[in-house]
This record gives sequence, structure tokens and C-alpha cells, in this order.
Amino acid sequence: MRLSRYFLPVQKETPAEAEIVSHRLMLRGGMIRQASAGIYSWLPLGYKVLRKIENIVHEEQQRAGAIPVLMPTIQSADLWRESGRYDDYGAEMLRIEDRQGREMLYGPTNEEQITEIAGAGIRSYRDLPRILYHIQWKFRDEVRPRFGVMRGREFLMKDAYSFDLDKEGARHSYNRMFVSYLRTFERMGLKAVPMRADSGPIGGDMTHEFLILAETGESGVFLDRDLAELSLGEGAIDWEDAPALQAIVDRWTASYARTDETHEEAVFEAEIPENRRLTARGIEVGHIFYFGSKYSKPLNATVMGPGGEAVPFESGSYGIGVSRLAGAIIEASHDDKGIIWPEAVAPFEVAVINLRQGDEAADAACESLYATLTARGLDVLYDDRDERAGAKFATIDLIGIPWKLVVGPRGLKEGVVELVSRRTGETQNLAPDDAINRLADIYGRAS
RNA sequence: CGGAGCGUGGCGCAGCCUGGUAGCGCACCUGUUUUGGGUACAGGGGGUCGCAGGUUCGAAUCCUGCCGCUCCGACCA
Repeated sequence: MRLSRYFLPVQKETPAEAEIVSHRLMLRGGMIRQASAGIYSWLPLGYKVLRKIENIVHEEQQRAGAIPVLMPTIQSADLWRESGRYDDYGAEMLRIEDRQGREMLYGPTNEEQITEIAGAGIRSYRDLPRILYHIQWKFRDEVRPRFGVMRGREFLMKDAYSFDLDKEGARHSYNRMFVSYLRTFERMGLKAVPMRADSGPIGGDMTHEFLILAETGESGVFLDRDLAELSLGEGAIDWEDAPALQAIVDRWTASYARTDETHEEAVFEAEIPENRRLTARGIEVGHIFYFGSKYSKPLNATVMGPGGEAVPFESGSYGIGVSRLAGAIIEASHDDKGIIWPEAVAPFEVAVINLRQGDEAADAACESLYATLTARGLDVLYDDRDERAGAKFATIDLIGIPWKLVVGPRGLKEGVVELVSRRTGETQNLAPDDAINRLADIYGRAS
């Protein structure tokens, strides 16, 4: 993409309403524009990031065995009456009426809907287990939306729902999602720690929140420092192997990790030696829980069990805040110049900066790099604006492109361009071809 | 929902108290200049001052009502 033809309304000055860094940077970087309280348009740059995050979630969900569907944003009130939640949900649910006066609602979540779908489509225990998920816009009429996309009223969420015959099966499904979440967040360059959540009326140990550590997080977190160092790595996972999955879950839940909601200082101090006690802030980006037959019973969603009896599903639901992640990643990865995108979610993989637009040699070299990098499958932003070098650097650093390829007459005389890392600032002087190969290597593109 | 505050060009703000031709910086357009980390100068375009009503010869400014938005607290992916 040539920046001179892109839609990137960056701003020098910080909009007055933005209080936290991700919100400021998303506004300044031209990623989003507020439409009304807690509701945002995603401009091209923000939309690219959102799609990248979404794709990683899709890939990892399906890898773990979940099946994508897409349910509507607008739901009928009837289903919610059956589950009893139409009245329980309160003012957070946006209720609307169609022209016939039928009561509808903009879905804040989809347990009822998916349970109805599963109930109609799954008849026999032989069809179990199943995990269905979708990534869809939700609306919750928050009392107080804030922090940009971190707590919007309209937000993009991945929600998965598992269907099993019994609790043992449900645990396997739960563990699939648990491990899938570890992979998902790790791929995005995030350090996400599963923490025991408040299990509410259901009880039991099968509910966890996944929080990424960031200074501006909304929740206080208390954990064993060692947990924050765990890494799943790239190794293959056998998703059908229940004991193996359980072993991974056990590793991540072996030690103390809780938010301020469930924190017990005495237990923390008893279990964790002082030098390993980590007190920090965290942002919740995922939440998984097992809820048994909470919805299948009232909605009468059953399968025929092996004994010929109708059995309500054993279910769980598993959420990831997809749009929130865009903000959360920025909270976890920025500096005073702007965003620092992890490579996996960067809106562009490399920026070519022409230091002297209009200089014959520089223009030719940039055009050539742009064409070759693109042909090699890299997503390139070529800053071909008629701006001074400083302005280009400021823009590209603000929007957080992980790698800059800096091209100017001086370097070209020596036969080199500069490859600069956004994260470390480290600069390498390389021949253009070497720089291309290096970038292809970084992003795993075949040569 | 309780508390506080703000709505003046795309963004950041002044003007309001004490009514009298709507202003500054950034951004944008034109020209010159400059060219390796947000050049400099000159010229220029753009605003029914959130909406409605009222007071007044005259309202961004005073009064009333409404709407929108933000921040702090209790709840949430």
C-alpha cells in the first residue's frame, strides 16, 4: 500500500476524551473513530489489526476442534424468556421492537441461541462432543463505557459453546479451550495468565479468566511469578488426548493466580515464597466456564443417551474479547512514540520510508523494494508522501509498524538501506536484497 | 445508577463572568524555501458557537428546557 493513497487520518494532538494510552494511540493513529458512547467505527488501519486478531482466533479455535458458525446480532425475546434471562439481564440488554411490535434484542451473548441450534441438530450421544463458536458483534448497554474499545458497548467477541453428554466430556472440552487460549494469546505476542475466576452459583473449579499483564489493567492480579514465565511453545498438541490436555491445564493451574475479586492474601503468602509473589495489573481478554445444563434444561435441549433416555447437554461457554484485544495489545506494547505491534497482528509488516521523495535514486530504490517485497508476500506500507523524513518516522512509529526499511540517497551511495526494528530501535545496514531476504525470513515467507 | 465536568471549523483550545463584525495553534490549499527524526515564510479556504425556546435594538455570551459526550465510583469480554 502506498501511504499517499491510503486512508490514514493520523493526528498530532491527543483528543481530549482519551484517558488511557491504547485509546489515545488508536485515535491518534487513525485506527478508530468514535460514533457514539462506547461505539466505534474501525478505520482501515484498525480494521486490518482487528482482522488479524480475528484470524488467529479462528485458526486456533478450529485447530482445537471447534466449528465456526455465525449467529445473528438481533435475537428474538422469546428464547430469552424460556431461559429466564429476559428479565434477569436488566438494563444492559438493548431491547428493540420491530414494526409488528415483536420484542427483539441486540444479542449480548448467545447461549440461548446456540443451545436451540444444538438441540435441534444434535440428536444422539454419538454426535457428541461438539464445540461450536462464532465471532460476532455483541451489544451490552454498559452503564459506563470507557477506555475506547477496551470497554465499548458494541464489541466483537468470539464465543464458543461446548456440548457433551457428561461432565467428564465437558471437562475435556473445557481443557481444549483452555489450551487453545494459551496458544491464541501466545501467538499474538501476549503473556496471558489463566486465573481462577469467581465461579458464582455454579461452583466448581472449571472457570478461568485469562488476563494479560499491563500496567493500566483494570484488575489487580496476584500470582506466582513462575506462572508468568510458562510458555506453550510451538509444539504439536494432540487435542483428542484428554490426559495430555489435562496435564497442560494442570501445569498452568498448579500455582496461585487470582484477580482481586477472589484474592486471599493469607493463601497467597502461605503458598508462594516471597520472591515469587508477583502483584500486578491485568486486562481480562478471555473467560471460560463450565455451566452444565443451565441452559439445556430450561430450553429442553437434549440428546438420546446410550440407555435410550433424553439427556440435557453438559455445556460450557468460552469467550475472547476480540476487539478488546486490539486495545489490550497496545496497552501491553507501546512506548512514548506510539504503538509497537507484535509481528503477528501488525497492520503492515514493514514500512518502506523514502527519506528524499523526488530524488531519482531514492524513488527508484523504493519502488523496487516495494514491488519485490510485495511479490515475496509481505504486506508493505510504502511511505511515499511528500514529507520530510522526520514526519515520516513520526507517523510510522506512531502506528507501530514492526520494521522500517529506511531508504535515502546517502545510504544508496554506499549500496545499503537501513533495516530498523521498531521494538529495539536496532539498525542494520544491508544491501537491498539482503534486507528483503532478512524480512522474508522474519515473517517466515519462503524465498 | 450516585458524584463532577464539558459541548465554539477535522484535532487541541481561547472568547462567555461584564451581550455589540467569531479568534489562536495544529491539520488542509497555493507559492517560495527546506530536505536523514514532526523546516521556515507569505497568502488562502473552512464554523447556522450541540438543539429548541425566551429576554434584548442586538445572544457564542444572560434565562429555561432538552440532547450529546467525558471523567471518578459500584458492574462487565
